[in-house]
Amino acid sequence: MSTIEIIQQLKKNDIKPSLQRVSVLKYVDNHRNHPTVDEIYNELSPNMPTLSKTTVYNVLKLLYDKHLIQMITIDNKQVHFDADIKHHAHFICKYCGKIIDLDIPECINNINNELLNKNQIQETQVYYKGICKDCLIKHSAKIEKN
Amino acid sequence: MSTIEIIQQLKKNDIKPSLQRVSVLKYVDNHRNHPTVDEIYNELSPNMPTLSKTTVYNVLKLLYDKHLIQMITIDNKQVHFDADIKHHAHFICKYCGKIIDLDIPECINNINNELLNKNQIQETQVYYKGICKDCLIKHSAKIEKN
DNA sequence: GTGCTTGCAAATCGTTTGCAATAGC
DNA sequence: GCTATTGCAAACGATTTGCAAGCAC
Repeated sequence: MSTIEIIQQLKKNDIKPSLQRVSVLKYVDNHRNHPTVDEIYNELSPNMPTLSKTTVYNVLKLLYDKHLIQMITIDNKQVHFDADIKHHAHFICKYCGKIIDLDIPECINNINNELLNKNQIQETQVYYKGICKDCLIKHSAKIEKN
Repeated sequence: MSTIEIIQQLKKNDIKPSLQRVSVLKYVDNHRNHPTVDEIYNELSPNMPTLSKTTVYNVLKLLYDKHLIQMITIDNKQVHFDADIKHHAHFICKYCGKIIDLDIPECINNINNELLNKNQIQETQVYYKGICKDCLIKHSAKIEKN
């Protein structure tokens, strides 16, 4: 999305389009590789010397609360973000940490479960963990051992 | 499971049944409320004064690596564990943090996705986030605002 | 006695918090 | 000027690491 569209997107969701907010959302929107706070901060920082990591945290939380981005907690080291908010699953490689998108099975929202009862679902995350094809080749010896 | 069965379970998976390992697995097996490292440590500690939290971490990692327990990362504050290793989904309440089990839709493993390619899935986690029925009542005013 | 296991203390590091400085209407 | 936003520095807290002591065969 262009800067103009990012600003419109923010306004539509009652978020004042400050320079920092526009920059963060634009970065996440243009980089669909599930960036982390650090990656976003490190990329934006050179062009915005006064930007603080706290602000990146604040903006991301705001965008998440307003449902403009997804928060991906597949990696227990750090949180990843995704501007693609349509339902889809994520696969993480246990070796290299790379996260890739997968289509989500349609049925995932068919929860006719008496346990769900009156509990209200707001968000669904599907995570697959395993070994990506590159690491399967590279680490085949080590993996055999397990 | 009884202590005897826990020991058999460990042996079957080539894990020496030390007192610490038996205690941790037994605790997780008998408490299906998705305990955290801290909960496990705090519960076992009184009866095992020399037990260290490091050991609890070590044992849980070992049990996870040997597929005796699930590691649940639905909560980005701390990791939860589950001795129920059959596929099922988890729901977490954003207000009280309670985690409940849900049946997993059968289809979740039907991933005929060209993106999956040659990547190897070892583990599947389905997480639902929302508001549990108790909190829906308690916090209805606050929730309305959003 | 050799190798595996345990446990203490310290370090690490992602994230949060308190609060002062700043910007926008 | 008042409120929302930003940003620095410090705190926090879950997890990891280094290493020495203990245990088992």
